[in-house]
This record gives sequence, structure tokens and C-alpha cells, in this order.
Amino acid sequence: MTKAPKIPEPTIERLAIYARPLEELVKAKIEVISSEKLAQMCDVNPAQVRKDLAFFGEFGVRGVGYNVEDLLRSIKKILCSDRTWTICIVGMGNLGMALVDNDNFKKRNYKFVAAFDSNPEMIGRRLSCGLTVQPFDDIEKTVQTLGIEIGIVATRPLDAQQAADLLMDAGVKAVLNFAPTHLRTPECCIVKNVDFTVKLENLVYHLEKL
Amino acid sequence: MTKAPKIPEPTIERLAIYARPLEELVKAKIEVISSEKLAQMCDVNPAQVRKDLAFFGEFGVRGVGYNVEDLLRSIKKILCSDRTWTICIVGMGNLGMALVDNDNFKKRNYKFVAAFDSNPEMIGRRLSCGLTVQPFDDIEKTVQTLGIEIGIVATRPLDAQQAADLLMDAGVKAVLNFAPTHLRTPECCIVKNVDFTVKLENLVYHLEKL
DNA sequence: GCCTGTGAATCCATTCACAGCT
DNA sequence: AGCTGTGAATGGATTCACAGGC
Repeated sequence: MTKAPKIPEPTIERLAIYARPLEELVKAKIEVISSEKLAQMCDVNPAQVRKDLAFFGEFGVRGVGYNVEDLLRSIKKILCSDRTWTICIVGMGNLGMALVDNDNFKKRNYKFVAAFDSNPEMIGRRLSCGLTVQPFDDIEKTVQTLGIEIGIVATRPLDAQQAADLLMDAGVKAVLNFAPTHLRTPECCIVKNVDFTVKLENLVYHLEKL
Repeated sequence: MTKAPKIPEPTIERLAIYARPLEELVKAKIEVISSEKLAQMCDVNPAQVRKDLAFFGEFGVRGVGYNVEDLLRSIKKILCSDRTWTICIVGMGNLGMALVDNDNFKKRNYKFVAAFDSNPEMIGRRLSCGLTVQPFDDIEKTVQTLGIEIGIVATRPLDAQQAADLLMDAGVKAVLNFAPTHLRTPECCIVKNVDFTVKLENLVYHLEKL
């Protein structure tokens, strides 16, 4: 069926990164780009770019380079970001509020269709994006009726596990966790963490020795 | 002087991750923990935990385990997160606003002392945290007089490079970038990216094949 | 017995270097 | 000539497995 010579995780991450300058190049009407130039823009090795792409097919023309528009389309297809994804968010604190309004989600076709919080004061609030904050008890039904595919956890650390459990019990198979906690997850679900405190601590470590 | 057998990046990242359950354990008055248990809590291999720590010394007792409190203190010291760091933020959109108010920064001793935006409508606004939004033109002077050590970029993608350049020209050596763009940086500065769109695209890739 | 610290072995990812196409 | 695609070589990081100490 599909060839599956197991793709390295870093390759997947980088494909998303390659997509960004490509979008700019499309806007700028640049038609062709070499692995060398693209690598430069993303701060990676040119051979890396070629190898990453080669996992999925032959997208370039020898002696010429890659057609910008085709390459971008191909990458989006590989990453399955050529369609809209239905997502919800749990935890409507400062961060949660900022995320539902964030343009970067919209731009990449992620659509928030529900928002949840455990704080009674929050429940029932109408958000500027049009959604109304619902209680945790609604998670199961709402996820199922709206066919929500991805859940975003933006609660305080202590509530993160409960939030994730509710989402996954309701059938959500992928969770993006903004809480600085490690979430226990069943085999069948995927969790990725966005933890800026880890990144900061990393920064200061390097800052000190230089 | 200090032994410097070059520490792997992933090790640094993991140290920050180990610190978190350790903080909980301290609160729970647990005194000793084994690499096995700690590894479990962070979803890594026990040998990994031991090796990561061994880069920096011998923190454990054979046959017993690690003293929770001591280990946490040691890790904080290694990561230089045993002191307060002075930071500023550029870009006061939804995300920027959420970040200055975010508890996770405070909890880990990162102190916001300035906030900047390029939008005239924003400048002069008083934030709930007590800061007043300043124009880009103030970056250089403010960074220098307040001795700001780390800059956070939370602008729209198009403005991110300018924001970073202003910070680095002013003497900031470390930048945490929330904009989904690759920033060009001089050798002497460190940039880390927190890019949730990349993480999301990664999620959906895996979501599709399973 | 239990658990750490660590060389050796394995696994994975990156980079090199060149064959092959335009 | 220019640039991709890719096997081979290199460089890292993870895991194993056990010696050493409690």
C-alpha cells in the first residue's frame, strides 16, 4: 500500500517549517527554489531538506530545483493540513482566551467549535469569537455531536490531566497541551506539549555560559 | 576549570522536565525517589535519567535513590533557574497580553519589567500587571537602563524580525520567539521558538495515520 | 536485596559526496 | 554547468547490562 519506511519525527517537524517561507515565496511569485536557498531560510543543511522531501517522493527537478507552488501543495498534503480541522479548547484563562482569538490557528485552517472551563464564573460567557464557554460536563456530548478531532488543554497544571482525560474519553485522539505538566495518555492517543517554561529554562542555561 | 564534556541539548530540556514532578514531590513530603519512578513520571527511560544527571555530578545514593529536595535544588542550580530573570515582551496582541499575566512565568521567577508594541493605539496603555505599553523606539533605552536579559517576541509574523533585531541591538542575548517565523540571529545570541502551529501540524500528521 | 553510575552496544539522525538527470 | 536524489560515512543520543556501593 503506502510505502512506510518510518519517517523520523524531526522530518515531520521540519516539513511544517519549510512550508512557511514557501508561503511567502508563493506570494512573492517566485516559481522555483533550490534546496540550498530553502535550507538557508530555515537554518538547516541543504542535504537535510532534500532527504526530508525524498521520504515522500521526488518533488524536484535535477539541475533546476523545486517548483514552489507544487512543493507547498505537496507538503500540505503530506501533513494533512490541506483541510479544515475541528478543535476545541479546555481552560479559558488568559492563555485560553488568547488562543481562541489567535490568527495563526485560523490561517492554518484550525477551527475552534467549542470552549470549556471548570470555573462557574466563566461558564455561559460569550466570547468575541462567537463561542459560549461550557462546563466540563458538556465535553463528552459536545465532542461527539460536533465531531471534534483535536483538543487543546490550556488549564492550570493541576487540572490538565482531568481535562485531557475528559477529552480522550469523549473520543478525541490528539491533544495539544499548553500546561507545564506531563500528561499520562493511552496508547491510542497522541499528545504534544507546548511548554514555554521549559524553553525559557533552556535559554537561561545557555545564556549563563557565553 | 569546570568539566565541559559538552552536554546534549535534549539533556538540558529534560532537566527542566524532571524538575516539575520533583516540585510536586517536595510538596508531598516525599524524601527519596528512584530513577525508575522519576522516569515513569516523565515518560523516559530510567537509564536516561541517570545519564542526564551524571553529566553534572553524582546526585544519588546507590541502593537508595535521589534525595528529592537536594536533587531539585541541584537541577535548578544547573539550569540557573535559582534566581530571578528580568524579561520584557514585544507585541501586545492577545497572546502578548496573556503571557504577561501568565502565572507560569511568575512561578519560575521570570519577571516582566517592560512591554512594547508598535501599534499607536496600544502605546501608553496601562496593563493589569502594572506595566505601561511603550513604543518600539523605547526598546533600546529601556533594555539598557533596566538591564533586561531576555526578550519575548509575540508580534505578528511580519514584525517578528524587526522586534528581535531591536532587542538584540539593545543588548538582549536571548529571545523566546512565539511568532511562527524563523528569525535570523547573530552568533552571539540565542533564540528558541515556541511554535504551536508546527506542533499542531505534527499532531494532525500522526492523527491521520492511526 | 536495591539502586546508582557508566562503559559498550545499539539505534537514529545528520552530513558528505557523488551518480544521474536537465 | 546546475541541482536533485541517495548510498555511505559520520556523529549523537538512547538503551543495555553490569560493576560498584548501600
